[in-house]
Amino acid sequence: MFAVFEQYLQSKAFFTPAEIEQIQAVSVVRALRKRQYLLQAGDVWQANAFVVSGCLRTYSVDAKGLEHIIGFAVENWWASDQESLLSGQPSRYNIEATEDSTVIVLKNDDFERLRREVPAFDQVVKALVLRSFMASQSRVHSAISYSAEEKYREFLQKYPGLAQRIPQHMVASYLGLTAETLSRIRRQA
Amino acid sequence: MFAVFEQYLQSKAFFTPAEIEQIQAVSVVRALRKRQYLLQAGDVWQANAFVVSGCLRTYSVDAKGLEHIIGFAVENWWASDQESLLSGQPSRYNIEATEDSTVIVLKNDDFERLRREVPAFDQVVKALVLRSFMASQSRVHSAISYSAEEKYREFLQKYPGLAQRIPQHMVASYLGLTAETLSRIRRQA
DNA sequence: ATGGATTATTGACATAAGTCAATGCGGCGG
DNA sequence: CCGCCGCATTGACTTATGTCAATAATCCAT
Repeated sequence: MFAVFEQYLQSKAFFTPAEIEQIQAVSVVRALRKRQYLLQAGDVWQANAFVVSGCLRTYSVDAKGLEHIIGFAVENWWASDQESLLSGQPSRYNIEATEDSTVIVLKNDDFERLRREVPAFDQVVKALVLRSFMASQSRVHSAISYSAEEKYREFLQKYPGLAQRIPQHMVASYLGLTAETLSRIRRQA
Repeated sequence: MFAVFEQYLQSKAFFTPAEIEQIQAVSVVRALRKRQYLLQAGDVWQANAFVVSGCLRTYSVDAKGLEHIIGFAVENWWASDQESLLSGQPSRYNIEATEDSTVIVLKNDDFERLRREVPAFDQVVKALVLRSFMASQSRVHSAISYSAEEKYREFLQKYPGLAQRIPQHMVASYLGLTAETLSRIRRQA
């Protein structure tokens, strides 16, 4: 399990065996069954999770009980709630496995220490955060500029294969649509 | 002009006089008149801009000629296009002053060197990027979860005063609405 | 001051997307 | 193996938002 994480890290920067060991020492491998929570709204989140296998979704539930998915994380992605992490406030999001998954959890204290003590780790995280920000901005752009159909097309193109392993209604929720609307879009397209 | 930037930096981390000098050495102060571009779509963007005074907007123009504002930047904010910066591709966005403004431009080469050589600078940027990412995620959440009216209310609350110094139709564009819709929302609310 | 641009508002109408309800399919768990 | 639950689809209808066009109000710049 950890080997996958190590390989991910080595593909991004050079780590010495000692550094890898230091990272492994604070890595907690966790198995999640489909529908199991990694984080529940209301809890304070103080960690970062690397997805070894499977898929997670991060979503909120609004006053009407509707779910809104703000992100998916498949193999080699990260899942986290920066909002709760930075603010120390209880999270408004849930993070849940959409299929049986394995993640590596790094508590924030350990994570920050690694950033300080392992330059290559800091470098990887720096790049990660920047790319995440860029991706998020791009999603804002789509959300405010595109029609439902355009958003769906972009999703398919941007995350090939993801639509195949996730229920349609979750894709709809990710795009800010209802399941019915997405179904109708797919019919004609 | 630079003093504002220095004050911003000092408020975020401790900088020695020598470090400040090093930063100042690569800082280019630039005045922008209302409607003047800092970046035009099609150009490659290789810098980061700190807003000393005034206000900038970053927006795209779609096939129908409609503008979509992905961000504003007022005093003590940053304006940039990470997408173009990271990819090296021509930008799809314009960055334009909405009022007479003064910015400090740091070319990306210099910016990255500062991150490497001035730890406090790196620290400030790290925090900035993380907060920007968080803010962007939060905006995604609003965009896919809220009604037009809820988005507008949140905007007013999140950026008090901003709606007063920017034309309504730009607020609408930022929220992904038409000017008419926003006007009608304001009437009843 | 005057005149053109920019901005905001309003009305009538069009359209995209949501809501509600029903149906059917298919897989998972007892 | 059966039954239920989750998932997708469809239809009829509602609602939110967009579109187009006209009118003011305001702001600059000549």
